[in-house]
Amino acid sequence: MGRHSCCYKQKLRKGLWSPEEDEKLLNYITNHGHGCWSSVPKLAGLQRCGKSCRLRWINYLRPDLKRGAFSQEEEDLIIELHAVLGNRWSQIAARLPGRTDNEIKNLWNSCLKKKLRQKGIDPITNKPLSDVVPIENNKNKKEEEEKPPTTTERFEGPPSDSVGGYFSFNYQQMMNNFGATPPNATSSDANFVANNILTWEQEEVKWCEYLNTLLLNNTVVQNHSSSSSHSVMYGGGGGEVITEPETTSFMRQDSSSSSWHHHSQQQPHQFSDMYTKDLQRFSVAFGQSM
DNA sequence: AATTGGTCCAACCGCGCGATG
DNA sequence: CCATCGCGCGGTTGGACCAAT
Repeated sequence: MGRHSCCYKQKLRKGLWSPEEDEKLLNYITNHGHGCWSSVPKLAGLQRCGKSCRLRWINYLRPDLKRGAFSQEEEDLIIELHAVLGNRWSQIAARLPGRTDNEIKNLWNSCLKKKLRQKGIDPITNKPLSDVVPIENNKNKKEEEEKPPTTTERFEGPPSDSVGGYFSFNYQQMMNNFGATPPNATSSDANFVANNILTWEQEEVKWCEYLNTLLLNNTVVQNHSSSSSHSVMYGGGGGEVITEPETTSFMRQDSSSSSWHHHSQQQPHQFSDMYTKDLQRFSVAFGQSM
């Protein structure tokens, strides 16, 4: 179950993609859309499995990809989103236009984890390292390190502690980044979460909708702001070079056959559902501790 | 110059889930 | 209801690159 039948076929190329392969795939999808991925390699004249083609397209060839180093703002946003979402890379990527889940995952594992540790923050729990029980002698250390935190774990700890509760700071930072304050927030201090959690429980549904709107707006703002400084160029190997403004590409809604459009349209709903679940657990966690 | 060790990233793998027959 | 297919996701790996020795 779940395994591609094409994976069993022989004579399929693996490993790094050549420029010629990229060009074939790019030309095919540009002209026809990907349709059914399993048929793409055959139709495009590639000795690859459909899965490999899909991955190459999503992670490298998509015209709306933003190439190059992550900005400080993007890194901050990833850290903040990871505090809320955990290792849901696709959900995080959905909030960062032009970035892939793979890219973000790699950045997190190679760079952001270290940065957080250097700042004295445990990247798993988002709490200060001093608060994390030493696990040197714990035989389950590896498990502990690698186990993604549950939402309640991420949210646990005294929310009113502006020093010890990284999340409370983090959340405030996130809301600042979103350019808005929550419905009932009257102050901007780090006690916001503790002061408002009961209200949140009462207005959970509305709050989820509100958050979703915020996030959507944030995405649009990011798209808009990035459009002035970025355009995506692809082609290569002497082939034609196509430039397309990112915003145009990302926001375009008229292509039913393009996966990234389809994906971007699906995300808000998924994100809302997921957020609803997280917030429910969030409320329960604080409800029990208060 | 050769070797070693660490880092980073592209790509692969395995699994879960929804759609379909 | 069940089996199969196709897609998407997160975890893992292999190898290129670079700095230190």
